[in-house]
Amino acid sequence: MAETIPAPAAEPARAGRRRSTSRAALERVALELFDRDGFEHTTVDDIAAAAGIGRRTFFRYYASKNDAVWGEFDLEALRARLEAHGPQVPMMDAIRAAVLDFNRIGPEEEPRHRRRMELILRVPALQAHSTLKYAEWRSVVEGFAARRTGEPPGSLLPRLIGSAVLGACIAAYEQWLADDGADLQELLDRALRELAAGFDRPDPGAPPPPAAGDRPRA
Amino acid sequence: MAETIPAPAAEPARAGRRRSTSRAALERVALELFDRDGFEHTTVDDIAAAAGIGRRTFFRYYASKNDAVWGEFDLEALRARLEAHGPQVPMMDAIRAAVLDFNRIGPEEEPRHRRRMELILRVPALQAHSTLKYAEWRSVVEGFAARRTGEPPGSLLPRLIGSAVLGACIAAYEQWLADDGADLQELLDRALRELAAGFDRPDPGAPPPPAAGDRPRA
DNA sequence: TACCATAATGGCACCGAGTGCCGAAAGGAA
DNA sequence: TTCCTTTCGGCACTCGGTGCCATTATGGTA
Repeated sequence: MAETIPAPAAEPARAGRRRSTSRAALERVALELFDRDGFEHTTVDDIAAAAGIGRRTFFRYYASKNDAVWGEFDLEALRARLEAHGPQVPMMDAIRAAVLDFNRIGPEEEPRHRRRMELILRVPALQAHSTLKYAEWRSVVEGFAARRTGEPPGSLLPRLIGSAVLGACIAAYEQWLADDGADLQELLDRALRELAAGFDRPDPGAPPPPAAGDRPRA
Repeated sequence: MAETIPAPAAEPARAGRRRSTSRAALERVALELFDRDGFEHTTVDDIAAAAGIGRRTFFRYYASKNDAVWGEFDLEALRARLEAHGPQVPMMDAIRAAVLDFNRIGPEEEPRHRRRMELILRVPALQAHSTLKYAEWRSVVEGFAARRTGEPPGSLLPRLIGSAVLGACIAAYEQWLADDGADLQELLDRALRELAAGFDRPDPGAPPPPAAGDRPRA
């Protein structure tokens, strides 16, 4: 999740009419309107008008109204971060480090990111759409897990790890949104550690397990 | 997931025009058309026409075209099954048993269930919509986990468990669909056991962990 | 049997997202 | 200028979904 594409990558100067706006600019306009009037009550016409473009043009920048909420993800970066650690680093540690890094956002970006994630996690239409947006994200994690576990990609364990890691991130984000002062990095870290350790822990006030480890506290 | 509502619960005989169809009948008609023509290429008009009702009436039975694919879930049953085991049964064992039980389907139901899940997991619009449909399902698991862990509902760990368990089920279902002969119960069982045990297992060919347990094999 | 309250039906008009088509605008290069 | 390329944006259309309301079917009651 997170990790917006850095730069427009300076174009060399092509022929033809110049683009009259940019995805980033449209996203800003859209988020402002969503914030002010709510996602459902903002029509694509509203956004286009506010951005000074035609409605038809909006759909050349974003495939749907939903998509305008998402920044662009640089999945290559996630993949690179996963592979950054050698095979001596345990799989879940590598995943945790990569995910934390991927979700690191500067303090000045935080308010916008918060609003964006509030929309994504609370507006039903966006909540639903997120499944599609995160499919690739999940498959990156899945691919890494496949390599590390030695299982073929597409088999149960890697898929499970991909799904579960995504679930953990969503749970962490939900917690983050619920508490204004919360630290996203810490929440992600906790969630992913819990996931790595497994949920087979004794209930409060139950007999101790056969092998005592150093499980993180809940 | 799964577990359709059993009976229409014999009505006492009220005044007024009788319903001209039923949710179940509409679902059958819709699934047939989706199967034949594909989900996107089937319009609500098509379904209504095939069912011999007006388009407007269709939306009185299902809130959306998407919803026609889902059977109705009896979440009360899931909740009951979770609580069926006493507190001496470990949390993840109780969850596993309840989920397996909830997803038990008779052999005659299997083909229909398979087609249904194929649609849900493969058609993008339905895949997206599923997030909303399973929100309540997840919150049932989350509530149980909250009680068992002693954490307040809505806090990180129970949420994480809800998300992760759902993720595990989805991974199992995907495997099930990918292989015609696969046994759903066994896949769910494996996925949930892996999840319970955690993913902090040694990579193939790495040094043994400090405490050797009886982790399930991958 | 006539009437009435009730509940479901379905047509109609409308909104908004998304798409195919195509001519017009804008800019670089010959 | 002329030509080529690219983007723009209007128009018309499809489809999902909703509010409104007259119509129809049904059971109960006078």
